[in-house]
Amino acid sequence: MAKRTPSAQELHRRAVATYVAAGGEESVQRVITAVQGLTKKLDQWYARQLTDLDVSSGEWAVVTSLAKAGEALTPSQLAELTNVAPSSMTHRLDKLAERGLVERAADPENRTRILVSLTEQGWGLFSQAIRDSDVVESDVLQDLGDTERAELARLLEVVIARLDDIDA
Amino acid sequence: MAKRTPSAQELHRRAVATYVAAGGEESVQRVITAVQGLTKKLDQWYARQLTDLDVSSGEWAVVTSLAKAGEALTPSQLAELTNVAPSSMTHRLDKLAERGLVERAADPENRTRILVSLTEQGWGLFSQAIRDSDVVESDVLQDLGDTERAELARLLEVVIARLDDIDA
DNA sequence: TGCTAATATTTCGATATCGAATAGTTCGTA
DNA sequence: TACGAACTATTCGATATCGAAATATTAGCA
Repeated sequence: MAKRTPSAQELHRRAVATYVAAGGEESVQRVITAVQGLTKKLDQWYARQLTDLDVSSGEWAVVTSLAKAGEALTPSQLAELTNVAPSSMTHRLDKLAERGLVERAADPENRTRILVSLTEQGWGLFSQAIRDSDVVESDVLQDLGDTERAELARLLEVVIARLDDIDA
Repeated sequence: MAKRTPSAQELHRRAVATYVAAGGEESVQRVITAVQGLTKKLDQWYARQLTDLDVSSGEWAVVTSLAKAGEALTPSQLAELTNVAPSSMTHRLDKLAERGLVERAADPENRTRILVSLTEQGWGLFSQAIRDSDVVESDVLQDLGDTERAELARLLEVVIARLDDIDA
């Protein structure tokens, strides 16, 4: 390539400038853009790790959703949580079930529903991937001390707490 | 549904607990999980706004990448920036060009390359969408004062600056 | 120069995703 | 109870994406 890929920092700086020029507020764009840039980079790393485990990022989203929920979920709930059309979940679950990572069971209380849960093997995959990714995530935050990390977490959690009140 | 959808705050709390239980470090997971939860929610809102403009999120990613770059980019660069396979970019650009949002031109310096740029109409779409989304983004940060926003931005930018040094 | 490796885009077949339509079940209420 | 509306998962046809192969050009180097 004629010009080498710009650094993440440079990309961030340019993005903020572009959004501000387009009419966005700077104090807002600095935060939102940074959050998105960080997520994009993390996603690229996760994608590589998941390739090693032979799991697509969509399949991984299903596994983590079930792990985080701590209980069985319906295909519709999983579709909502993973930002995918309900009809797409059918095939995804077929593949995951075929590999023995999740299992489907009839909901005894409502015969239109199906309850999906992680198998023991599914939990194993989850734990493995989390341990792998925690290494990278720790590296990402290495420049922040304990106090700064806590402050960053606190500020983000204030924002999170507001999310449900916004209609959009 | 039997149980209503949990709040974003509750989802965050559970996610952190799950990751910590699986072997992640709490100070790391509080930050990373919050960042990802915020992005997911923002993505859901953007998806709705983009539907109104009849643009897919993948197409939008191409438009913003070109806007932020401030110069023409090759299909490969766009594929890298938007986390998609290079071969997929061909069809995306076909559709965007057909709609008059981008245009392809031969690179005079290298005949294997193609330079993609935003048309005037593409810029118009970009500005419109940014103005729309800035409204939502401002709402998201409404609970943070000017000082807190600046501190949040600063901490995130420290993290961003580190990204390129990590091999992963 | 001439040759090999690397780069860049596109084509191609297989797979994943989408939106609409379908079939079955449950809920609200007259 | 009976009936229509709402919900749930799936199927289906169209489209988007992927990875590998094909094509073309450039870069490195003997």
